[in-house]
Amino acid sequence: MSTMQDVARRAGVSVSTVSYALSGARPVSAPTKARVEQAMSELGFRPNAFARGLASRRSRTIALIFPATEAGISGTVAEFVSSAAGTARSHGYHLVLWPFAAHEAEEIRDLVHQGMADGVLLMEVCLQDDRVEALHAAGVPFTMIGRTEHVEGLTFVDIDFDATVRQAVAHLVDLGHRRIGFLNHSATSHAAGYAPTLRAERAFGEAMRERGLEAHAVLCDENPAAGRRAMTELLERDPAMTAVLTMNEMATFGAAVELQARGLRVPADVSVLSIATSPGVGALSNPPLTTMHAPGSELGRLAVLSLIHLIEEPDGHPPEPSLLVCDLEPGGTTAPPP
Amino acid sequence: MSTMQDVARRAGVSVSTVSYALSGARPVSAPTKARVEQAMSELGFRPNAFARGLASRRSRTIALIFPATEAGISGTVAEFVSSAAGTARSHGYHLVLWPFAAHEAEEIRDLVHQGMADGVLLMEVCLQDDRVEALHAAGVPFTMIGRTEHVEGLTFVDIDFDATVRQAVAHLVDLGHRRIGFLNHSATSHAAGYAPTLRAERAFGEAMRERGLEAHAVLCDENPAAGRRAMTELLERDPAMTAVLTMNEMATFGAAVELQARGLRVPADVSVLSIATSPGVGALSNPPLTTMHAPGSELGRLAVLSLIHLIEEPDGHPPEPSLLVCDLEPGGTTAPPP
DNA sequence: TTGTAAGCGTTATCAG
DNA sequence: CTGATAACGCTTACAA
Repeated sequence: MSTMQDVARRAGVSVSTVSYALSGARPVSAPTKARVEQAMSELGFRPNAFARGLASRRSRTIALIFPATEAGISGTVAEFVSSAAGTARSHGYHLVLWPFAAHEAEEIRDLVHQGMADGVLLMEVCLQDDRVEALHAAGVPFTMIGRTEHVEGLTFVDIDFDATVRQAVAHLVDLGHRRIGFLNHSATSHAAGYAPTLRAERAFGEAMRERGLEAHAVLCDENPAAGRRAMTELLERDPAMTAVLTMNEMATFGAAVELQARGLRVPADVSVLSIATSPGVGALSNPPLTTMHAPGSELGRLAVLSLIHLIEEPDGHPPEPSLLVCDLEPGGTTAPPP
Repeated sequence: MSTMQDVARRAGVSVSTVSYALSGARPVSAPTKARVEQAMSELGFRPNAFARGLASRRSRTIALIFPATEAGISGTVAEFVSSAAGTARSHGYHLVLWPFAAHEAEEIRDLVHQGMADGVLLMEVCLQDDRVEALHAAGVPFTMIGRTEHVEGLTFVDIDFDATVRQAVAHLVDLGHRRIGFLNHSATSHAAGYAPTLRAERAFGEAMRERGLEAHAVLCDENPAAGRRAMTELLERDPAMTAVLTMNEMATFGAAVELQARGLRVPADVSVLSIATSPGVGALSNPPLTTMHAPGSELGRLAVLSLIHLIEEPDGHPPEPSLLVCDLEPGGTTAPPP
């Protein structure tokens, strides 16, 4: 591996000129620059990332804190990761994945202080989140994916659960439904203060109440068997229910099975609308699910852009938060009630 | 942020002693070590990763090259990533994700030469793979997830497609099936020389031929609609088919729909067995799919361990390759033929 | 427009 | 067992 020394020698200039030719931080005459570039390409020069990081005190790396669960990564998260990594790279950053449990805030701060990352993307944010406090207090630049209850002075990108749920309810009500159930994420996530669970629950209650409709909502673990049970519970709460809104991919399939087992046809007897859904999931059922697709890619892109802004203009005004609505992807599981 | 200088001063020792107390690379007396550790914790000292990397010429980082597609990340890959990141961390390494298209071998080599990673995990390996040649030629330590046609001198972990397909065929034949179809990955992947597609095809042909059975195999894009068409094609090739082996998650659901549409019951009329399947996917259908689960977590762990071996003992004998068989997870879609 | 040189915070090689 | 000190390869004032 050749160093800047080698390049400088070969181009007949000083190391600093090579450095400036590379970074553009001060003007370099065209002919000099050409000689330097020629020397660089002849030698196959690659600036050493550590030397650069040590001298500039910047790593050009962004860390994505993702929940270290055994459950794997949902399609939406995968989209997010892929898009974030691509965006980061196109802006000269690397994206590191740090698998951390929810409570390891100090570890995160330490790694940033070691210089391993210039900033952090924080996933799976809860309404009250220790990590947010810790990172904020430590002065670490970070963007939340999701958001805490109070967001003053914080940067985030998130799904607009309020608008998404409202649109979903509107879609069903427009079709003529009046008796609608909501199948949410798990009680565990609810108890942990996981923001999407709480926000969606709240939004569903409000949207229904505003229309003078009763809101039947149940929590449900993220698997099909739990989905069957939850569907049973919903039908016990209102046997005349004609539509179910779900925000729980795995459980949705179980709910469909339960409907089928009871001789209820989808969508002729009961409509199913799945919100905040990963790409491709709708196509897995027959008829294909009507879904509202979570904007994972867009969130990834926007999260990285705002974090880079935070890193590069620490004194500029903070980036605008982004709230994205899931968009309706028509499928075959919503129809007017019988 | 405090530095080793600060720690040394506070403990009344030299920087080198602090360094050795930390690394254990040379003996340090117990009392000295205690003083150093005390000073470190009092100051909240975190060794700077860049200074360390620059001086030691090691990054303690592993890069995972993953295919930059829009399709997202399958459950198996997610499992792999999560497990690899965890294993890496528990051995003092970081796991970086580098999204690269299949042809960008030079970029990968450059990044490694910049010092961004000590070694590389290469996913989605093809039978003939330029990246493998390039990395090998450049002397970059790497472990393949999957393997090329020739693997002499290379390190890999992979699914044992041969044994997995054989076990799958055996399972069906033991149930009494004689007319079995195989629904493989896409023609695109086949043309690209994607190893699992080719190996599974070959293994299926051999397993059937050995039993004197006819092997009907079709390629199929990774979506349910293509799955329906592929199922149609299989039934045209052999209308009396009683079992289908699939290695294409999305398409499997389409195939099931097509069977249903033709009035064929699963498993009473036709059995379905899905191999190399992501966790949780089986539960999405009703009855739940009988699957052979891809060992994503285990592959991630083994891949990281062998790469670390390669990095840390460059002259030791190369790590044993691992070939793992997918294990059968009984579901409700295989039964004796009618 | 270019060159000089002082760091950046470790590791590792000398001595002692 | 411990201490000095020269790298490591780059960035960035400060000079010219």
